[in-house]
Amino acid sequence: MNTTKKQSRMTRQKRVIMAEMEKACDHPDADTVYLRVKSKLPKVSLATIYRNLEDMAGKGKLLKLTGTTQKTRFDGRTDTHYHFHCVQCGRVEDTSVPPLKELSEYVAREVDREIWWHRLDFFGFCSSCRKTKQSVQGEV
Amino acid sequence: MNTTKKQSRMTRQKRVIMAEMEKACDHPDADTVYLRVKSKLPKVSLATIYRNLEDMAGKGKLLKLTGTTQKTRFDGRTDTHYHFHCVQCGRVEDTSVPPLKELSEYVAREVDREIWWHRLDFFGFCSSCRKTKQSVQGEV
DNA sequence: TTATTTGCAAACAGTTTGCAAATCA
DNA sequence: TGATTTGCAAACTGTTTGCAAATAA
Repeated sequence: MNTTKKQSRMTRQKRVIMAEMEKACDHPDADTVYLRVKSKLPKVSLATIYRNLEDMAGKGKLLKLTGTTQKTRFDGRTDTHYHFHCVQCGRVEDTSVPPLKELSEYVAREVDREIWWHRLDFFGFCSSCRKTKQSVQGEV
Repeated sequence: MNTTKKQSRMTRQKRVIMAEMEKACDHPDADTVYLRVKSKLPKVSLATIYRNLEDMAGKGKLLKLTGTTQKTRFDGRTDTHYHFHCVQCGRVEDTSVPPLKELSEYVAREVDREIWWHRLDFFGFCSSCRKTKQSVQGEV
């Protein structure tokens, strides 16, 4: 639970990071952002990049394309199916959503790609956790 | 490029790991599998679990629910949209697939969940890499 | 017999954190 | 001035790897 009201102060680093993210169209990772910011502020540190990106994501200013799970999980079922992840208890459940074959074909045709596989993951509260909700940090 | 023809040898460890994965319905992570196998073979090591799960995934005997990207990436665009990941060059592109709102509602109703967000990722060769394909390891 | 697989520990990669110095308001 | 933010280095977590000993075929 985070009830601390922390106010934000504008810094040179923050300004450059925000500017870089606004013009970036390539979904850069933290290290790439670091390199770009470093070219303008040579003394910036990677930790500052991480701290600021995390912060911006928390404020909804950008999306964090994290792995869907912290740790890799393994699934004995190998046919195409999709998962639901409970953000509170961490449970992963199979859904009954049917394979989105046409969608895959559409994305393939879009700009002449070749799609090998796709994945669809839902996040939220499982039916048992709905009753006992706690805090959640906004993340995608 | 992996042209080595490595043959597989059945071991006690492998047998137990396979059995555990067959009966598991909870998408366990490597550490969880380790604990389960360890209860039958106390001397087993985590590295063996990783090696075998990796191997099984490579043979299509199970699905690896990896994060969608190795590193976290950040996206300045915050409206609901989906991504395509090129397995060769690593590029991440936005797709024009419209938001799957109804699908999310369907999954919510399925067993009375509360869906907060979802993500859909496509993997394959981008249009420029189609022409210069190299090897890819099977992974999901 | 001998190539494969294991257990162990050390290496790795990405990310986070503690802390004193710098800096924004 | 005084709280926030930084840079640095060290810590952490999940995963991989090198190597000698164990083992399946």
